[in-house]
Amino acid sequence: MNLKQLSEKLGLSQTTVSRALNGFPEVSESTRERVRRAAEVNQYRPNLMAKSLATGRAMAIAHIIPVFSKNDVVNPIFSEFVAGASQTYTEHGYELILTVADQKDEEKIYRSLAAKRAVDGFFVHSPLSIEPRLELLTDIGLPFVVHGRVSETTLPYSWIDMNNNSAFKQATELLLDMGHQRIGLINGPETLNFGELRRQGYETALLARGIELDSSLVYSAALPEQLGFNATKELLASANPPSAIIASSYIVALGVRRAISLAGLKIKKDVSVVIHDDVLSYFDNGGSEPQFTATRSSVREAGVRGAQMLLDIIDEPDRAPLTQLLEAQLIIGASTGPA
Amino acid sequence: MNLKQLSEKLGLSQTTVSRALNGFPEVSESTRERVRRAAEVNQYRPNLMAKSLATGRAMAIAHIIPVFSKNDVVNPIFSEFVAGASQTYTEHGYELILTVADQKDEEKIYRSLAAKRAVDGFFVHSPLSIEPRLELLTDIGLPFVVHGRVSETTLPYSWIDMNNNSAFKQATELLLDMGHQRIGLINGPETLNFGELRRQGYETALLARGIELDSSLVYSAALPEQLGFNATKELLASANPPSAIIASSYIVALGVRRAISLAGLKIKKDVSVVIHDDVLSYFDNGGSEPQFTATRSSVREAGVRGAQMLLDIIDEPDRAPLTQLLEAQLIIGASTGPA
DNA sequence: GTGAAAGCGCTAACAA
DNA sequence: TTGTTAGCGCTTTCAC
Repeated sequence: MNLKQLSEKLGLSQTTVSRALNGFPEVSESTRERVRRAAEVNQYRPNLMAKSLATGRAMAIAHIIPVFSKNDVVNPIFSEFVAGASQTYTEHGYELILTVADQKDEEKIYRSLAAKRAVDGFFVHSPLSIEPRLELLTDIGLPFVVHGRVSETTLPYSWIDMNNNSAFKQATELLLDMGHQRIGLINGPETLNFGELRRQGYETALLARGIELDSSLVYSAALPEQLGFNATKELLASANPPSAIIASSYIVALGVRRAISLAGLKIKKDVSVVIHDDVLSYFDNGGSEPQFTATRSSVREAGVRGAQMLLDIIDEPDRAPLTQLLEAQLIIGASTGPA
Repeated sequence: MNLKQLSEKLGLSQTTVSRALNGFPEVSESTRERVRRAAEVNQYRPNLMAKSLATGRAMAIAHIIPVFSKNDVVNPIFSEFVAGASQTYTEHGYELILTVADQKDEEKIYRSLAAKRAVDGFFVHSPLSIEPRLELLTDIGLPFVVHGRVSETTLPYSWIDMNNNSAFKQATELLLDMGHQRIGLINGPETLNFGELRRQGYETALLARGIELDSSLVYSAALPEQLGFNATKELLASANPPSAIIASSYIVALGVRRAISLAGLKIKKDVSVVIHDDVLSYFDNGGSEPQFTATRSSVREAGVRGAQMLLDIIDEPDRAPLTQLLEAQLIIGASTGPA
C-alpha cells in the first residue's frame, strides 16, 4: 500500500495524508485521526527510497570498521558499540549501515557512500594517533563522530571515548599500592590512539612514584592473543620477572592467563578496569568473578550515547563539535599484596 | 554532480549516459568510453535513493542480530560473519544494514524493513530449533538465508551452517581415543539449534563406544563466561570429576580455563575445533597455540559464502533453496593421554 | 484546512 | 545507436 492508494481510499489528497502522518499543524485533528487509523489498518509504511529522494535525507548512518590485515580479527568491542548505536538509530527511524573494510579501501568507501547519498553521517572507528580520515571527512562535509580520539590534529571534530589514560594510571597505581614494583604492560598497538594513551597513563603512575621506566617490561603489538601469550612467557622467564601484568585487552588477557597457568603460577586475583570490555590486570587471583557483563554493557552504553551525539549533530549541523569522555570504572576485589 | 548535469556536459541524453554506465549493449564503444571518462573525472556516483526508487531494488541486505536479554553479550562470531558478508556485499554494490534487536521486537523490525522497501533480503542469525521467523519471512516474501539451521519445520529455506554435530562427535571421539572416559560438556543453550546438534554429536560418540550418558556431566545455558567457570568448578569438585571438558564456545572456554587454573590443575593440551571461533576441548595442555586466527577467519569465510548465496537467490528468486554445510576442522596437537 | 502540481534523480518503455 | 517521455512514491511550494 502506497500513499496514493491510501489517499484514494480515504478520499483525500496525497498531500493531506502525508501532512497528517508527518505531524504538520495545518491538518484538522479529526482528519489526522482518521488518516492515522487507516494507515495503521492498512499497514502503510512510507517507501524509504521515495522519502529519501524527496527529502534528501538517507535516514541512515554508516559505521566503517577498518581491518588492518586480511586475517585481522574484528575486535569484539565493536559488536557491543554497534549494538548500542543500533538501538538508538532504531528508536529514531534511522538504519545502521555497517561496512568492514580493509584500511586501504576506506577512503573509497567513505567517498562512495557520501557521493551516492546513501548516508547522513559517519561513525569513525579505530582512530590512529595521526588520522588522515579527519581531513577526508571534513572534506566530504557530512557529520561524523569518532569513537576514540586523535592526538595530533588542529581540525575540530566530535568524539566519544573512554578515559584510557586515567584508567591505566589508576590500574597502575592500584598495583603500586599493593606493593608491586615491577609491573608489566602488554599494550595494544601504540600507533592507535588508545594504545598511546594507555601507555601514558601507565608511565605517569610509575614516574609519580619515582619508579624508573623499564622498556623490557612493555610489549606492544597487534595479534593480541598470541602477543599476550608470548609476551607473558618471556616476561615470566626473564631474570627479573614482574609480579603483576597489565593486559590491555580482553584478548590479550586470554594469552596472559594461559601463559601464567602454563608456568604453574596461580593467579590469585583478577582486577578489571571497565574500558570497553577490556580486562586490564592480572595477578593474585582469589577467584573473584571478572565483571564481563558489566564491562560489555558499558561499551554498549557508549554506542547508545555516541549515536545520539551524531543524530544531534545531524539535526543541528552548525553547532560546535561535541565531545564525551566517559570515565572508566575500576572493578576490584580485596587486595592481597604482591605475589 | 548528477545524471542530468553529466549528460548536459557531454551533450548526450540522460538515457544514453545511463546506458553507457550500466553496461547496456546498444551503446557504441566510443561513446561509452567518453561517458566513462567524464563520469570518472567528475566523480559521478548515481544517487542510490533515486536508483532504488526507479528500479525497485534497495541494494541493501539486512542482518538482524537478536539479543535475548538486555545485557546479553553480542556473540563475537557475529562480527566475523558480518565482516565476511560485508566484503561480498561491497564487491557487488550492496550495503549491509545491521540491526541488533531484542528478540521480542524482531518481527516488527523484519516487517518494517520490508514494508519500507529498505532491503532486498534478510540474513537470519541465531535460529532456534523451532523457529517462528521462518513462517514470518516466508510470509513477507523477501529472499532470506539462515545462518544455522532449524530442526523442526517443513518450510523450505536456505541456510549456511557449520556441521556442529559432526564436529562435536569428532571432538568427543578424539578424547575417547586418548583414553578419557568421563568427559564433561558445557554446552550453549539447547533451545538454539546449534546447542541441540552439538549435544547430539557428543552423545552419539559416547554411545558408539558403549559409554553410558551421565547427565551430571552436561551443563547447558546462556551466560557463557560465568557458566564455564561455575560449571567447571562444580565438575572438578564433584565426587567423580571428568578428566576432560568440552567447552562449547570461546567465551565458555574462558571460564573453564579460569576454573581449571584456580583448582591448581594444569592444562596440558588444548584441542580446538574450528566451528566459528569456538574452542571446544580443554585438557592436558602442553602449551600448543590455540588457532584463534584460523578459527576466526573460518567464520569470516562462512559470511562471505553466505552473502554470496543470498545475492544469488535475489538474482534468481525462483530457484530451489540453497544450502551449505561447512565441515569443521579439528585442530589438535599431540596426544598425551588422560590427566 | 485541503488540494494540484512540480520535482527529487534515476530507469525503462517506446520512438526515431 | 540515440533521444523522448513517463513514471518510481514521496515531499513541498503555491493556490484555493
